[in-house]
Amino acid sequence: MPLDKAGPYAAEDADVTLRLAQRLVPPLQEMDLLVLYRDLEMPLVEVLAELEYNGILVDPGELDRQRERLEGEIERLKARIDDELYGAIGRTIDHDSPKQLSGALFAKPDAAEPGLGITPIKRTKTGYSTDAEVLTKLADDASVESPVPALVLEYRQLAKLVGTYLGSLKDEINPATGRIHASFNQTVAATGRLSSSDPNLQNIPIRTEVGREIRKAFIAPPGRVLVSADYSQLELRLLAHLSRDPALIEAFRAGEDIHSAVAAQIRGIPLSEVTKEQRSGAKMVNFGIVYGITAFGLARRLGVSNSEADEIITGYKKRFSGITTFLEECVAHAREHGYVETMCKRRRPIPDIESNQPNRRALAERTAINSVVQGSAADLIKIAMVDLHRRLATARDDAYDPLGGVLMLLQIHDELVFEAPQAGAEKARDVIVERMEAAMDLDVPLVADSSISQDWFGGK
DNA sequence: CTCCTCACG
DNA sequence: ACGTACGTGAGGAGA
Repeated sequence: MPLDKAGPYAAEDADVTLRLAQRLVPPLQEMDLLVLYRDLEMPLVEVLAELEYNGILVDPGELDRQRERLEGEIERLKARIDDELYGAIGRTIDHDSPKQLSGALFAKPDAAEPGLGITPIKRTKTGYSTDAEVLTKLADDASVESPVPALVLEYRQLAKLVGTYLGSLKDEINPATGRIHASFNQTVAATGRLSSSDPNLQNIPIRTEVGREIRKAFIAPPGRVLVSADYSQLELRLLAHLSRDPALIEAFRAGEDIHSAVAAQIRGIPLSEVTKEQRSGAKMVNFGIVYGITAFGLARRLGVSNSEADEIITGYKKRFSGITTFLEECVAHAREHGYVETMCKRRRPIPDIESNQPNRRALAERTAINSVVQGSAADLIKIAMVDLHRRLATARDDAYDPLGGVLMLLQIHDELVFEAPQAGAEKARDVIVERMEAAMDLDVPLVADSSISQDWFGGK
């Protein structure tokens, strides 16, 4: 039986895509209508309609069990926060109100609404910030006696998991299919990335242990498995290709760990002598380069001074002079044309590149850099998606085709998740990886890592 | 509705 | 002199 949204909406989306594409309204552009690849033509919107139609199977019992466990923890944390605050300032607060927390932490003890009198660390538009960075600093600061910052950090983490995921996802399960059929939007992100909504399946937790557990609720039906494949260092490989920087290209060709290789280069030491800390610093630099690095931003993340961060950046730019030239070219292109372009000619207007306000112009310059790299990565995985979708359609009912019975379920920017018959999963995985790695012919190898598992947790 | 916060790549 | 690493979506408070 057809799903409410997948049937009629698919045709409507295609029509909207066509009309918008003809007017070339950013962020939707010509390449979104037809992704041209070798002899193949396919509107990406058909692939997305397929993803939305397929959906991913979710175990509501698993969500419930995890929710109940965390709700117990949450109640205990709330009670401890209440106790601590009542003892220290004689009042309690709404645990979900940043404004009230700000008062409780930063107001003077003798104020009408008394607070702990802690010295604020950073401001928001409307007051003092209580975000995770601030609370972590307060929790680590020996001169702050109160356990409240640490408790709120823990409370916020669990409340986020219950509120946004464990409590809400169950309501998104379609009763007819037992699956969540999220939307994958083609016309939202300015860089050309997809986005996901209702619910967003591109931000399911993975970075913390307790959060990652949630992925155990995303499962394959009996006799089937989830196959996940993700590009290794996609944006940095594209940076190497686009910039033609010899050192970065050579590091990728040699199959080196790229963060360690960059650490060795900036410090002029052998790869074997790179420490964990040096690698992690280089990783921050690599991220920073793709985002449009600033000394301030790097300093904040590395916990070093502005001038030390500046020296690191200078060293990087000297060792990787091809990258430096490329970054300058991105900015120059934006100045000359008012927009930048990805590998597949997707344009993003950069109007603020001419701004007289230094901070706006600086943001425009970082945007120019990031849009080329992030947008080209989006181009690349879209090509892989169209290619794979065609193969899946051809193979659909062919039991002898490795992709027979395989469904594409999710795209998470550099990762694709499929559902496949358990029996042929390894062969299906091999074809998927092979096609993803062949999406574009770059000056560096394109590598996709993969996993096969009963649920989305078991993977990476 | 805006703001803040926080989940992901 | 100025505020800062890019791109998203969602939930709760507060207005």
